[in-house]
Amino acid sequence: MSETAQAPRKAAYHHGDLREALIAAATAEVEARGHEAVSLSALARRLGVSQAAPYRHFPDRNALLAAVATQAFRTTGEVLRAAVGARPRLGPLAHAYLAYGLDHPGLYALMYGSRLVQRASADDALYAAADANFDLTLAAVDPDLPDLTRRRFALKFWTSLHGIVTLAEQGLIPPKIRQISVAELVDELVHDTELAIAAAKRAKG
Amino acid sequence: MSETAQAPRKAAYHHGDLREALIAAATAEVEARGHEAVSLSALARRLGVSQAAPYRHFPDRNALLAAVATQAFRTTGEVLRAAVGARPRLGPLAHAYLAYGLDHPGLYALMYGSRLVQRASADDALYAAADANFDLTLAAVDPDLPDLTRRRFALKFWTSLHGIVTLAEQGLIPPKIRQISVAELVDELVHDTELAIAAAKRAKG
DNA sequence: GCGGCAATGTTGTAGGCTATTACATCCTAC
DNA sequence: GTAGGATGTAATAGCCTACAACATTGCCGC
Repeated sequence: MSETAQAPRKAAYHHGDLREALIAAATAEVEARGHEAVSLSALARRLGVSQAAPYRHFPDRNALLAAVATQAFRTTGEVLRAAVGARPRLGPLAHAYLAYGLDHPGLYALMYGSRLVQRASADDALYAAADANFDLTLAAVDPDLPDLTRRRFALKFWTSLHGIVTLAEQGLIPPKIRQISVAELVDELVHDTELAIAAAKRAKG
Repeated sequence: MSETAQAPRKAAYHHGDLREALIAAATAEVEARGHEAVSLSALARRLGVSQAAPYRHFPDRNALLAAVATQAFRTTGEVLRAAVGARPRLGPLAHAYLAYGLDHPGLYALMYGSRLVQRASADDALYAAADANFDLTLAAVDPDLPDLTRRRFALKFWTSLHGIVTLAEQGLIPPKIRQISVAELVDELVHDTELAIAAAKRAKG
């Protein structure tokens, strides 16, 4: 009993598992047209249930989007972990992050662009899922550094990477400089960060 | 005649200048509740005109938001120029940028978070206004550097700064590291960038 | 095995929003 | 001083969220 993970076959009432179906359909819509385009009515129609049915599983539209975001944060973590293996390094992590972000602009915008996380004081799962991924970056920074220094480097690295991803996604890397590819930009970020870390180690270590 | 700037008294038809009034009211709403909350109906009510009136001045809701964003890009530019003076340096520019972003989260999200700019292939004014502000960052990077190197530094600097602003705004700087203030983070970014520029100058100059 | 409860789903509806169409009014140019 | 374009209104279609009242169905205790 209680087979830890793998709890999908929760029950098969009228629909089957409307809750999960809604999350899946909403995720698809977010990827295809962005989170602003998600409509509970349209999802209900597509799934062959009445327009009120979704409200049996989510108190409102934002709650469904929060569930989509929570899952997206977890998926992102899994993808990154798979890409960097047991002993993460900044380069592979950064390029995997960039690739994932550019491949999933809708989900990325939902996670970091909508103010869902900010508003979801109630939703611990969402917040935890969002926070957990920072540990990956942390793991990719030299563990010999003093703890605070290490966190500082990880934070600087992640915020910069995030800036690159969001601006690239929106086509806002200024035209005058498009000759520099986004991947190249990430390479430089990795290089600069590694240099700075090496310098910090020499100074303190 | 044609008193260059200061062209508000365009005409006083029925309302007075509904177009500008709409932009102003929409800007206020964006600042107060975010661009998702802007409703043409509500704005019309607040301004005492019929719900159809706004459509005489903007083809649709997005067009109004684009006008708000265009103006916001210009205002941002003015604020930054005023803060850094004739000969901009990275530090003051970065802190002014951070302060403006944190003070105007709604407008910042409209400018860089909504996909308005991306979609507005037609709206040259919006695109130009968005692009123009990059020149400020460029001006703050040592002009002795080769042109491409200079642009590269400016771009790296700006994307990083943007990442810090957006994540800070959403409360997404991970809790485990909140002890590091956002301003301090910007200081480090400035410092690192200046060091890297100095190194580049030694190597090439 | 069965009765009742809780979970799930439906119908109907109130109210808000975008956007369009047909009509009204008003300024401006000629 | 009048024609026409610019601006505003009324009415409406169609979509959406969210709620309430009612219907169905699976499960749990007995």
